[in-house]
Amino acid sequence: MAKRPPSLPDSELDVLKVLWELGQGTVRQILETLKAAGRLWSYATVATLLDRLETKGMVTSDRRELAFVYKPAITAQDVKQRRVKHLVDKLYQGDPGLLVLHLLKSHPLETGHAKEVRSLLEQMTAERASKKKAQE
Amino acid sequence: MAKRPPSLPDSELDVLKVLWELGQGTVRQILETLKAAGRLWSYATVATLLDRLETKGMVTSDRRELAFVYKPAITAQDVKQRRVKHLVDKLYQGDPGLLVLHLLKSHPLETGHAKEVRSLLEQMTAERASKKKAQE
DNA sequence: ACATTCGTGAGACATCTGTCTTAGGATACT
DNA sequence: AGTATCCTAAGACAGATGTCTCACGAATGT
Repeated sequence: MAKRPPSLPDSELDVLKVLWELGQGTVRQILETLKAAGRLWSYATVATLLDRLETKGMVTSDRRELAFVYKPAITAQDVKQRRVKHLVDKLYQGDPGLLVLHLLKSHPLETGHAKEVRSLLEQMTAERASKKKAQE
Repeated sequence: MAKRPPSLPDSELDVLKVLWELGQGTVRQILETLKAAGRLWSYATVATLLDRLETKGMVTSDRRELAFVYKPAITAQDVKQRRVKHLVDKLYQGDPGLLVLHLLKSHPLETGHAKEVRSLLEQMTAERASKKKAQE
């Protein structure tokens, strides 16, 4: 079995992102939001993209009103997960650690993030320690 | 002005990766390497991919021998840079720090990497401090 | 010299992406 | 009622991607 996960091209992702942001929306609302963000597409383009997304099961539509109301059917988390995994598999031997290192080397962290990273590290070390202890 | 960088689809990237690994290679050598890695393409497919890569200036070919010898014309670093930037722009508001956080939260680091990360962090803090001092 | 093998060149072709046009029904405006 | 407006349906269409077939010259084996 193992059906390959449906693809999610960048243009469709742009539409999906608006839906995540708004929670839901009609073609026109999405179109306007995108326009405000500098993405100037025709109404039909947005409609097509939504249609394709729905076919893939990534959004659902409520068709009771004249203008259909679309809602996201997958989360941003899911998409991030997928995209990151793909990148890591393709260019970092499947090892997320290598990507982390690459990122830290080329972009210094803001202070806030640095602090957060530090605490995550501590947490990891703690867990590792307790796991080891549990095994004895 | 502002020519968009040529695209680099996944299939072409697979070929390029072999070239980075081998340093250079003929169609057949690349084909064999890919086959060993489970990528079973026809000879023609690999040739086409190399051709497309050359058109985009991402590989060069030495045509003196019967079988052309191809070499990469861009580095893995470049490609990683591009792909990571795209991902960060698309899904992390252009802030690499957010991606780092995502990665650390979903995948604990191996011990070796953790150590390295810690030292990178220290280094960053040090630099920040010296910069601040310099400004006074 | 002849068949076999290996290589490139040219291009086919289905599918996916990005984008839009047009037709015709429903709604709203006057 | 007549017209302007908004919506979906249907599909067009060029360019990108993934993959391969075929033709034909060069090298090799016998």
